Amino acid sequence: MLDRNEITSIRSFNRNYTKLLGILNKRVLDTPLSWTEGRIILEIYFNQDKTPIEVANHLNLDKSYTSRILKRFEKNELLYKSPSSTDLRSKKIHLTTKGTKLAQQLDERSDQQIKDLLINLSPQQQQEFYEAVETIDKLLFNRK
Amino acid sequence: MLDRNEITSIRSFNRNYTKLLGILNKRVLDTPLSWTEGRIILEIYFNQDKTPIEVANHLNLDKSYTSRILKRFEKNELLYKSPSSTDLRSKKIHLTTKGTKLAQQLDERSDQQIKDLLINLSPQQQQEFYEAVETIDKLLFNRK
DNA sequence: CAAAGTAGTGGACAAAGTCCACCATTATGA
DNA sequence: TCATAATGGTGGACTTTGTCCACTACTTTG
Repeated sequence: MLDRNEITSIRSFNRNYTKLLGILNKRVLDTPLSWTEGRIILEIYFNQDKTPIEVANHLNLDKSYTSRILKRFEKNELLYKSPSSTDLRSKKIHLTTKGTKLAQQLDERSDQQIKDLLINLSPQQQQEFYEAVETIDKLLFNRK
Repeated sequence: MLDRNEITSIRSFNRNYTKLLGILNKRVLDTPLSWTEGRIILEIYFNQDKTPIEVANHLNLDKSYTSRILKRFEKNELLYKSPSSTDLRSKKIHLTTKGTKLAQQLDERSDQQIKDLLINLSPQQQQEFYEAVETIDKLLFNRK
């Protein structure tokens, strides 16, 4: 078991990382999108043809909230909806060319953001960072 | 330099950890406090006699926002302010007994929260987690 | 086929935070 | 030393982000 000091260190790390993620996530990268809006665009980008409900569920968002954001995106011509062939209640979401471009931008800049974060570290340190991230990811979120 | 896949993994980790911290930080531990309110209470708890501005700066909060929260705390008798002896504009903040108790509760439960998070890991895994956290903390936030 | 459930939307509201203006006081520099 | 700028603290007005509820249209289930 971890002792009190170690727990304190973890809490300190969590505060630091909360702050960092807050900055990273905040106003996302010169785009006019908020963090959640960005997630939605990327979700659709990487997985065309999703329905609003699927998007909401996968990103853990309120369906009403999601609906409003999608509507805004539609108005801004980032996406359009087509009726589902099998369920008349449901719709499929597709990015427009404009939406796709924005998604790509967002994706690239998110990568760049990580690179910028690590820019002052040596290649060895970057590797060390990466491995530590993988360790935590595996331990807490049991990926692969 | 890290390659594209590694960057992608880091971004995935960041999303996961954002979500985790969101849950940890959200409704803080049976107390009636929000995350920010909790931070303010703990900030004062660990560092009595701070001024509102110092609290705001240290936690990166708007001073107006901070002022309002402090006022609420004062009304709820969690703290009181005394005039600074050297600067008539300024005030020092002190927790009341009630405020101190709440801070202690918060502190304990924050520790407990971390323990709960790691409860399913073996002692070795917990140690591994701790070391990974320390690694990242050192690399990104250069603590000692 | 009746009843229950689901996709999607909108209204009303709340929480959290930002931005601006202001007063009182303090610090600065010509 | 005095005008000017800067700072601590507060409040009003507003925005952003999100929650909760209710409702319609359709679909699924027993």
